[in-house]
Amino acid sequence: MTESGNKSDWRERKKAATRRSIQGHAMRLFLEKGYDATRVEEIAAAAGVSIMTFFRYFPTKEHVAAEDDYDFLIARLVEDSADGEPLVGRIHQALRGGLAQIYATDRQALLDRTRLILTTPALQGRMWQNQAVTQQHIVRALSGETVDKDGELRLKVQVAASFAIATVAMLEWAAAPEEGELPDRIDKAFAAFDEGARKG
Amino acid sequence: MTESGNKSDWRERKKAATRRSIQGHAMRLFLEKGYDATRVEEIAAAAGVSIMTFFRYFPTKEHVAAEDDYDFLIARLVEDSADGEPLVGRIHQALRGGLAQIYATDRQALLDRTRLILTTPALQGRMWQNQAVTQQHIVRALSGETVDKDGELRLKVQVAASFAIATVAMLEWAAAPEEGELPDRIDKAFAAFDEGARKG
DNA sequence: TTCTCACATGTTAGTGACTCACACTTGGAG
DNA sequence: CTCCAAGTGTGAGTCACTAACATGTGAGAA
Repeated sequence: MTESGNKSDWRERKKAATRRSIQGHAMRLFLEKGYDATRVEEIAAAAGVSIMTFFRYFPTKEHVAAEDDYDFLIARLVEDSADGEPLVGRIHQALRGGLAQIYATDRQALLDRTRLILTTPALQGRMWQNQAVTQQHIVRALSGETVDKDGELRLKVQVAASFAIATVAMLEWAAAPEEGELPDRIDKAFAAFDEGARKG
Repeated sequence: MTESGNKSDWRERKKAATRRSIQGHAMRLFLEKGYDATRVEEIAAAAGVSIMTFFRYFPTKEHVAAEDDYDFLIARLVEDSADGEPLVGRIHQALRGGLAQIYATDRQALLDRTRLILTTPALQGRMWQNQAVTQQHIVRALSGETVDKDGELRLKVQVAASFAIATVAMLEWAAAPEEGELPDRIDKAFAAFDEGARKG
Protein backbone atom coordinates (compact mmCIF):
# COMPACT_ATOMS: atom_id res chain seq x y z
CA MET A 1 0.00 0.00 0.00
CA THR A 2 2.84 2.38 -0.66
CA GLU A 3 1.20 3.75 -3.77
CA SER A 4 -0.92 6.28 -1.87
CA GLY A 5 0.76 9.65 -2.07
CA ASN A 6 1.72 9.98 1.57
CA LYS A 7 3.67 7.49 3.65
CA SER A 8 0.90 6.71 6.13
CA ASP A 9 -2.32 8.56 5.74
CA TRP A 10 -3.68 5.61 7.67
CA ARG A 11 -2.49 7.26 10.85
CA GLU A 12 -3.68 10.63 9.71
CA ARG A 13 -7.18 9.37 9.20
CA LYS A 14 -7.17 7.59 12.52
CA LYS A 15 -6.01 10.72 14.27
CA ALA A 16 -8.66 12.79 12.56
CA ALA A 17 -11.27 10.26 13.66
CA THR A 18 -10.09 10.36 17.27
CA ARG A 19 -10.15 14.13 17.15
CA ARG A 20 -13.67 14.20 15.83
CA SER A 21 -14.73 11.66 18.39
CA ILE A 22 -13.37 13.71 21.25
CA GLN A 23 -14.91 16.89 19.96
CA GLY A 24 -18.26 15.23 19.28
CA HIS A 25 -18.55 13.68 22.71
CA ALA A 26 -17.36 16.89 24.31
CA MET A 27 -19.98 19.01 22.59
CA ARG A 28 -22.69 16.51 23.41
CA LEU A 29 -21.73 16.49 27.07
CA PHE A 30 -21.37 20.27 27.21
CA LEU A 31 -24.87 20.68 25.83
CA GLU A 32 -26.28 18.00 28.10
CA LYS A 33 -24.76 19.04 31.41
CA GLY A 34 -23.13 22.38 30.79
CA TYR A 35 -19.51 23.25 30.20
CA ASP A 36 -18.34 23.64 33.78
CA ALA A 37 -20.09 20.52 35.01
CA THR A 38 -18.35 18.38 32.40
CA ARG A 39 -14.95 17.08 33.47
CA VAL A 40 -12.39 16.30 30.82
CA GLU A 41 -12.15 12.90 32.46
CA GLU A 42 -15.72 12.24 31.31
CA ILE A 43 -15.05 13.44 27.81
CA ALA A 44 -11.98 11.27 27.56
CA ALA A 45 -13.86 8.25 28.88
CA ALA A 46 -16.74 8.83 26.47
CA ALA A 47 -14.31 9.03 23.58
CA GLY A 48 -12.45 5.96 24.82
CA VAL A 49 -9.12 7.64 25.41
CA SER A 50 -7.08 8.71 28.40
CA ILE A 51 -6.96 12.22 29.81
CA MET A 52 -3.44 12.57 28.49
CA THR A 53 -4.59 11.81 24.98
CA PHE A 54 -7.33 14.38 25.28
CA PHE A 55 -4.75 17.03 25.99
CA ARG A 56 -2.57 15.86 23.13
CA TYR A 57 -5.42 16.65 20.76
CA PHE A 58 -6.65 19.84 22.40
CA PRO A 59 -4.38 22.11 24.41
CA THR A 60 -7.15 23.07 26.82
CA LYS A 61 -10.72 22.16 27.60
CA GLU A 62 -11.76 25.53 26.22
CA HIS A 63 -10.30 24.76 22.83
CA VAL A 64 -12.65 21.83 22.27
CA ALA A 65 -15.62 24.13 22.58
CA ALA A 66 -14.40 27.40 21.14
CA GLU A 67 -12.14 26.36 18.32
CA ASP A 68 -13.45 27.32 14.93
CA ASP A 69 -12.23 25.99 11.64
CA TYR A 70 -14.05 28.83 9.93
CA ASP A 71 -11.44 31.47 10.56
CA PHE A 72 -9.28 30.24 7.76
CA LEU A 73 -12.19 30.24 5.34
CA ILE A 74 -13.21 33.79 6.20
CA ALA A 75 -9.66 35.06 5.94
CA ARG A 76 -9.28 33.57 2.46
CA LEU A 77 -12.58 34.98 1.27
CA VAL A 78 -11.59 38.46 2.37
CA GLU A 79 -8.25 38.14 0.66
CA ASP A 80 -9.84 36.98 -2.57
CA SER A 81 -12.46 39.72 -2.58
CA ALA A 82 -12.03 42.50 -5.08
CA ASP A 83 -9.67 45.25 -4.10
CA GLY A 84 -10.77 48.84 -4.54
CA GLU A 85 -14.06 48.65 -2.73
CA PRO A 86 -14.34 49.95 0.82
CA LEU A 87 -12.83 47.36 3.09
CA VAL A 88 -15.77 47.14 5.45
CA GLY A 89 -17.93 46.18 2.50
CA ARG A 90 -15.47 43.54 1.41
CA ILE A 91 -15.40 42.01 4.86
CA HIS A 92 -19.15 42.19 5.09
CA GLN A 93 -19.52 40.26 1.85
CA ALA A 94 -16.83 37.77 2.72
CA LEU A 95 -18.42 37.06 6.08
CA ARG A 96 -21.81 36.79 4.50
CA GLY A 97 -20.61 34.39 1.85
CA GLY A 98 -18.51 32.30 4.19
CA LEU A 99 -21.23 32.00 6.78
CA ALA A 100 -23.85 31.10 4.19
CA GLN A 101 -21.58 28.27 3.17
CA ILE A 102 -21.01 27.03 6.70
CA TYR A 103 -24.64 27.61 7.44
CA ALA A 104 -25.84 25.29 4.72
CA THR A 105 -24.34 22.22 6.33
CA ASP A 106 -23.62 23.12 9.95
CA ARG A 107 -26.33 25.53 11.02
CA GLN A 108 -27.37 23.59 14.09
CA ALA A 109 -23.81 22.93 15.19
CA LEU A 110 -22.94 26.58 14.76
CA LEU A 111 -25.97 27.61 16.76
CA ASP A 112 -25.26 25.15 19.54
CA ARG A 113 -21.67 26.24 19.74
CA THR A 114 -22.48 29.93 19.76
CA ARG A 115 -25.11 29.48 22.43
CA LEU A 116 -22.70 27.50 24.53
CA ILE A 117 -20.18 30.30 24.26
CA LEU A 118 -22.87 32.85 25.02
CA THR A 119 -23.72 31.14 28.29
CA THR A 120 -20.18 30.30 29.36
CA PRO A 121 -18.03 33.27 30.34
CA ALA A 122 -14.81 31.29 30.11
CA LEU A 123 -15.49 30.56 26.46
CA GLN A 124 -16.23 34.14 25.53
CA GLY A 125 -12.68 35.10 26.22
CA ARG A 126 -11.44 32.31 24.02
CA MET A 127 -13.81 33.39 21.26
CA TRP A 128 -12.43 36.91 21.23
CA GLN A 129 -8.91 35.58 21.14
CA ASN A 130 -9.75 33.45 18.13
CA GLN A 131 -11.18 36.47 16.41
CA ALA A 132 -8.12 38.51 17.19
CA VAL A 133 -5.98 35.86 15.53
CA THR A 134 -8.19 35.83 12.45
CA GLN A 135 -8.04 39.61 12.27
CA GLN A 136 -4.28 39.52 12.37
CA HIS A 137 -4.26 36.96 9.58
CA ILE A 138 -6.39 39.20 7.43
CA VAL A 139 -4.40 42.31 8.20
CA ARG A 140 -1.18 40.55 7.33
CA ALA A 141 -2.63 39.16 4.14
CA LEU A 142 -4.00 42.51 3.04
CA SER A 143 -1.09 44.64 4.13
CA GLY A 144 0.46 43.84 0.80
CA GLU A 145 -2.10 46.11 -0.82
CA THR A 146 -0.88 49.10 1.11
CA VAL A 147 2.55 50.26 2.13
CA ASP A 148 2.45 53.20 4.49
CA LYS A 149 1.86 53.16 8.20
CA ASP A 150 -1.40 55.05 7.92
CA GLY A 151 -2.73 52.43 5.57
CA GLU A 152 -1.81 49.76 8.06
CA LEU A 153 -3.73 51.48 10.83
CA ARG A 154 -6.68 51.99 8.51
CA LEU A 155 -6.61 48.30 7.78
CA LYS A 156 -6.53 47.23 11.41
CA VAL A 157 -9.28 49.58 12.42
CA GLN A 158 -11.57 48.59 9.58
CA VAL A 159 -11.08 44.90 10.19
CA ALA A 160 -11.63 45.23 13.92
CA ALA A 161 -14.78 47.27 13.50
CA SER A 162 -16.16 44.90 10.88
CA PHE A 163 -15.62 41.89 13.09
CA ALA A 164 -17.20 43.68 16.02
CA ILE A 165 -20.29 44.33 13.92
CA ALA A 166 -20.44 40.75 12.72
CA THR A 167 -20.03 39.46 16.25
CA VAL A 168 -22.99 41.49 17.42
CA ALA A 169 -25.03 39.89 14.66
CA MET A 170 -23.88 36.44 15.63
CA LEU A 171 -24.62 36.86 19.30
CA GLU A 172 -28.03 38.35 18.58
CA TRP A 173 -28.78 35.42 16.33
CA ALA A 174 -27.73 32.90 18.96
CA ALA A 175 -29.79 34.68 21.60
CA ALA A 176 -32.95 34.70 19.46
CA PRO A 177 -32.59 32.53 16.37
CA GLU A 178 -36.32 32.59 15.76
CA GLU A 179 -36.11 36.27 14.85
CA GLY A 180 -34.22 35.67 11.64
CA GLU A 181 -31.40 33.66 10.20
CA LEU A 182 -27.74 34.54 10.48
CA PRO A 183 -26.91 35.84 7.00
CA ASP A 184 -29.84 38.24 7.26
CA ARG A 185 -28.76 39.30 10.70
CA ILE A 186 -25.31 40.07 9.37
CA ASP A 187 -26.79 42.27 6.66
CA LYS A 188 -29.02 44.00 9.17
CA ALA A 189 -26.13 44.65 11.52
CA PHE A 190 -23.97 46.22 8.83
CA ALA A 191 -26.96 48.22 7.61
CA ALA A 192 -27.68 49.40 11.13
CA PHE A 193 -24.12 50.56 11.41
CA ASP A 194 -24.20 52.56 8.17
CA GLU A 195 -27.49 54.09 9.14
CA GLY A 196 -26.35 55.01 12.60
CA ALA A 197 -23.12 56.50 11.34
CA ARG A 198 -25.14 58.97 9.35
CA LYS A 199 -27.98 59.92 11.62
CA GLY A 200 -26.64 58.90 15.05
CA MET B 1 -14.98 59.90 65.20
CA THR B 2 -18.55 58.85 64.80
CA GLU B 3 -19.40 62.01 62.94
CA SER B 4 -18.34 60.52 59.62
CA GLY B 5 -21.45 59.62 57.70
CA ASN B 6 -21.14 55.83 57.63
CA LYS B 7 -21.11 53.47 60.58
CA SER B 8 -17.68 51.94 60.02
CA ASP B 9 -15.79 53.38 57.14
CA TRP B 10 -12.83 52.29 59.17
CA ARG B 11 -13.27 48.79 57.85
CA GLU B 12 -13.98 50.09 54.40
CA ARG B 13 -10.74 51.98 54.30
CA LYS B 14 -8.80 49.02 55.63
CA LYS B 15 -10.33 46.75 53.02
CA ALA B 16 -9.55 49.24 50.31
CA ALA B 17 -5.97 49.38 51.53
CA THR B 18 -5.65 45.60 51.53
CA ARG B 19 -7.11 45.51 48.06
CA ARG B 20 -4.66 48.09 46.79
CA SER B 21 -1.82 46.27 48.47
CA ILE B 22 -2.69 42.98 46.80
CA GLN B 23 -3.12 44.61 43.44
CA GLY B 24 0.08 46.61 43.77
CA HIS B 25 2.23 43.64 44.74
CA ALA B 26 0.57 41.54 42.06
CA MET B 27 1.31 44.02 39.31
CA ARG B 28 4.87 44.44 40.51
CA LEU B 29 5.44 40.68 40.48
CA PHE B 30 3.71 40.23 37.13
CA LEU B 31 5.97 42.85 35.58
CA GLU B 32 9.07 41.43 37.26
CA LYS B 33 8.61 37.75 36.51
CA GLY B 34 5.69 37.50 34.13
CA TYR B 35 2.09 36.61 34.77
CA ASP B 36 2.31 32.85 34.47
CA ALA B 37 5.44 32.54 36.54
CA THR B 38 3.86 34.40 39.45
CA ARG B 39 1.93 32.16 41.79
CA VAL B 40 -1.00 33.46 43.76
CA GLU B 41 0.79 32.21 46.84
CA GLU B 42 3.62 34.68 46.20
CA ILE B 43 1.28 37.61 45.72
CA ALA B 44 -0.56 36.77 48.90
CA ALA B 45 2.69 36.43 50.82
CA ALA B 46 3.98 39.74 49.46
CA ALA B 47 0.78 41.46 50.50
CA GLY B 48 0.87 39.76 53.89
CA VAL B 49 -2.37 37.87 53.54
CA SER B 50 -3.40 34.26 53.04
CA ILE B 51 -4.32 32.72 49.70
CA MET B 52 -7.91 32.55 50.83
CA THR B 53 -7.98 36.29 51.46
CA PHE B 54 -6.54 36.92 48.04
CA PHE B 55 -9.48 35.11 46.50
CA ARG B 56 -11.93 36.97 48.68
CA TYR B 57 -10.74 40.22 47.14
CA PHE B 58 -10.32 39.01 43.58
CA PRO B 59 -12.35 36.15 42.17
CA THR B 60 -9.51 34.95 39.96
CA LYS B 61 -5.85 35.66 39.38
CA GLU B 62 -6.80 37.17 36.05
CA HIS B 63 -9.00 39.77 37.67
CA VAL B 64 -6.10 41.34 39.54
CA ALA B 65 -4.36 42.09 36.29
CA ALA B 66 -7.21 42.79 33.91
CA GLU B 67 -9.76 44.56 36.05
CA ASP B 68 -10.23 48.18 35.14
CA ASP B 69 -12.01 50.77 37.19
CA TYR B 70 -12.20 52.93 34.08
CA ASP B 71 -15.16 51.20 32.57
CA PHE B 72 -17.55 52.93 34.87
CA LEU B 73 -16.06 56.31 34.07
CA ILE B 74 -16.28 55.78 30.33
CA ALA B 75 -19.85 54.56 30.55
CA ARG B 76 -20.87 57.66 32.48
CA LEU B 77 -19.15 59.99 30.08
CA VAL B 78 -20.94 58.44 27.14
CA GLU B 79 -24.27 58.71 28.91
CA ASP B 80 -23.68 62.35 29.75
CA SER B 81 -22.57 63.28 26.25
CA ALA B 82 -24.98 65.28 24.16
CA ASP B 83 -27.66 63.33 22.41
CA GLY B 84 -28.34 64.03 18.75
CA GLU B 85 -24.82 63.65 17.47
CA PRO B 86 -23.77 60.44 15.75
CA LEU B 87 -23.15 57.86 18.44
CA VAL B 88 -19.70 56.87 17.23
CA GLY B 89 -18.65 60.48 17.64
CA ARG B 90 -20.07 60.62 21.14
CA ILE B 91 -18.21 57.50 22.16
CA HIS B 92 -15.06 58.75 20.53
CA GLN B 93 -15.21 61.97 22.53
CA ALA B 94 -16.13 60.22 25.74
CA LEU B 95 -13.27 57.80 25.40
CA ARG B 96 -10.91 60.61 24.53
CA GLY B 97 -11.97 62.67 27.51
CA GLY B 98 -11.99 59.78 29.93
CA LEU B 99 -8.64 58.48 28.87
CA ALA B 100 -7.07 61.92 28.98
CA GLN B 101 -8.23 62.11 32.58
CA ILE B 102 -6.88 58.69 33.50
CA TYR B 103 -3.80 59.39 31.51
CA ALA B 104 -2.88 62.49 33.49
CA THR B 105 -2.33 60.53 36.68
CA ASP B 106 -1.94 56.89 35.71
CA ARG B 107 -0.21 56.85 32.36
CA GLN B 108 2.56 54.51 33.37
CA ALA B 109 0.25 52.12 35.19
CA LEU B 110 -2.08 52.02 32.23
CA LEU B 111 0.80 51.34 29.91
CA ASP B 112 2.21 48.60 32.10
CA ARG B 113 -1.14 46.96 32.43
CA THR B 114 -1.91 47.10 28.74
CA ARG B 115 1.47 45.69 27.85
CA LEU B 116 1.01 42.89 30.32
CA ILE B 117 -2.32 42.03 28.76
CA LEU B 118 -0.79 42.29 25.31
CA THR B 119 1.81 39.67 26.17
CA THR B 120 -0.41 37.34 28.15
CA PRO B 121 -3.02 35.44 26.14
CA ALA B 122 -5.04 34.50 29.19
CA LEU B 123 -5.53 38.16 30.03
CA GLN B 124 -6.68 39.15 26.57
CA GLY B 125 -9.77 37.07 26.96
CA ARG B 126 -10.54 38.73 30.25
CA MET B 127 -10.01 42.15 28.70
CA TRP B 128 -12.58 41.47 26.00
CA GLN B 129 -15.04 40.24 28.56
CA ASN B 130 -14.61 43.43 30.56
CA GLN B 131 -15.25 45.45 27.46
CA ALA B 132 -18.35 43.44 26.65
CA VAL B 133 -19.70 44.25 30.09
CA THR B 134 -19.00 47.95 29.64
CA GLN B 135 -20.68 47.90 26.26
CA GLN B 136 -23.77 46.33 27.75
CA HIS B 137 -23.82 49.02 30.44
CA ILE B 138 -23.73 51.73 27.82
CA VAL B 139 -26.32 50.08 25.65
CA ARG B 140 -28.66 49.70 28.57
CA ALA B 141 -28.11 53.27 29.67
CA LEU B 142 -28.69 54.67 26.21
CA SER B 143 -31.54 52.43 25.22
CA GLY B 144 -33.81 54.93 26.94
CA GLU B 145 -33.15 57.32 24.09
CA THR B 146 -34.58 54.90 21.56
CA VAL B 147 -37.55 52.61 21.66
CA ASP B 148 -37.74 50.32 18.66
CA LYS B 149 -35.81 47.12 18.04
CA ASP B 150 -33.92 48.57 15.11
CA GLY B 151 -32.68 51.39 17.29
CA GLU B 152 -31.46 48.84 19.81
CA LEU B 153 -29.48 46.99 17.18
CA ARG B 154 -28.09 50.26 15.86
CA LEU B 155 -26.96 51.06 19.36
CA LYS B 156 -25.26 47.75 19.95
CA VAL B 157 -23.49 47.79 16.64
CA GLN B 158 -22.25 51.35 17.01
CA VAL B 159 -20.99 50.76 20.51
CA ALA B 160 -19.24 47.52 19.57
CA ALA B 161 -17.55 49.07 16.54
CA SER B 162 -16.44 52.13 18.51
CA PHE B 163 -14.89 50.01 21.22
CA ALA B 164 -13.16 47.87 18.63
CA ILE B 165 -11.62 50.98 17.11
CA ALA B 166 -10.54 52.31 20.48
CA THR B 167 -9.04 48.96 21.41
CA VAL B 168 -6.92 48.95 18.28
CA ALA B 169 -5.62 52.36 19.27
CA MET B 170 -4.85 51.16 22.77
CA LEU B 171 -3.02 48.05 21.68
CA GLU B 172 -1.02 49.98 19.11
CA TRP B 173 -0.08 52.47 21.75
CA ALA B 174 1.01 49.76 24.15
CA ALA B 175 3.05 48.06 21.43
CA ALA B 176 4.87 51.26 20.46
CA PRO B 177 4.27 54.06 22.95
CA GLU B 178 7.14 56.10 21.54
CA GLU B 179 5.17 56.68 18.36
CA GLY B 180 2.61 58.90 19.98
CA GLU B 181 0.50 59.25 23.08
CA LEU B 182 -2.79 57.51 23.64
CA PRO B 183 -5.31 60.33 23.18
CA ASP B 184 -3.72 61.14 19.83
CA ARG B 185 -3.75 57.49 18.87
CA ILE B 186 -7.44 57.32 19.63
CA ASP B 187 -8.10 60.30 17.37
CA LYS B 188 -5.97 58.79 14.63
CA ALA B 189 -7.76 55.47 14.86
CA PHE B 190 -11.20 57.03 14.57
CA ALA B 191 -9.94 59.23 11.76
CA ALA B 192 -8.48 56.22 9.98
CA PHE B 193 -11.81 54.53 10.23
CA ASP B 194 -13.75 57.44 8.75
CA GLU B 195 -11.23 57.77 6.00
CA GLY B 196 -11.27 54.10 5.17
CA ALA B 197 -15.03 53.93 5.20
CA ARG B 198 -15.08 56.44 2.38
CA LYS B 199 -12.20 55.44 0.16
CA GLY B 200 -11.60 51.84 1.22
C1' DT C 1 -15.96 47.43 81.85
C1' DT C 2 -17.60 43.25 80.04
C1' DC C 3 -20.32 40.41 77.07
C1' DT C 4 -21.34 39.34 72.66
C1' DC C 5 -22.16 39.77 67.88
C1' DA C 6 -20.51 40.45 63.31
C1' DC C 7 -17.11 40.33 60.19
C1' DA C 8 -12.50 39.76 58.33
C1' DT C 9 -9.18 36.38 58.10
C1' DG C 10 -6.85 31.89 58.58
C1' DT C 11 -6.52 26.56 58.20
C1' DT C 12 -7.18 22.31 56.22
C1' DA C 13 -8.61 19.27 52.95
C1' DG C 14 -10.23 18.89 48.95
C1' DT C 15 -11.32 19.13 43.26
C1' DG C 16 -10.10 19.63 38.63
C1' DA C 17 -7.23 21.33 34.77
C1' DC C 18 -2.96 20.63 33.02
C1' DT C 19 2.29 18.89 32.74
C1' DC C 20 6.26 15.83 32.82
C1' DA C 21 8.97 11.62 32.74
C1' DC C 22 8.77 7.24 31.50
C1' DA C 23 6.98 2.70 30.07
C1' DC C 24 4.14 0.02 26.77
C1' DT C 25 2.02 -1.32 22.40
C1' DT C 26 1.76 -1.84 17.60
C1' DG C 27 2.19 -1.05 12.58
C1' DG C 28 5.57 -0.79 9.11
C1' DA C 29 10.41 -0.93 6.98
C1' DG C 30 14.77 -3.30 6.47
C1' DC D 1 12.30 -11.46 12.72
C1' DT D 2 13.90 -7.34 14.35
C1' DC D 3 14.09 -2.68 15.11
C1' DC D 4 12.20 1.96 14.73
C1' DA D 5 8.84 5.33 15.50
C1' DA D 6 4.46 7.07 16.48
C1' DG D 7 0.56 6.92 19.48
C1' DT D 8 -0.97 6.06 23.80
C1' DG D 9 -1.24 5.07 28.90
C1' DT D 10 0.35 5.63 33.90
C1' DG D 11 1.58 7.93 37.99
C1' DA D 12 3.15 11.62 40.36
C1' DG D 13 3.04 16.37 40.70
C1' DT D 14 1.77 21.66 40.26
C1' DC D 15 -1.37 25.28 40.66
C1' DA D 16 -5.78 27.83 40.56
C1' DC D 17 -9.67 27.76 43.10
C1' DT D 18 -13.50 26.12 46.68
C1' DA D 19 -16.06 24.69 50.88
C1' DA D 20 -16.32 23.84 55.93
C1' DC D 21 -14.96 25.13 59.92
C1' DA D 22 -12.10 27.58 63.49
C1' DT D 23 -10.08 31.94 65.31
C1' DG D 24 -9.33 36.71 66.38
C1' DT D 25 -10.65 41.44 66.86
C1' DG D 26 -13.25 45.72 66.63
C1' DA D 27 -17.77 47.81 68.15
C1' DG D 28 -21.95 48.34 70.28
C1' DA D 29 -25.19 46.68 74.02
C1' DA D 30 -25.71 45.59 78.79
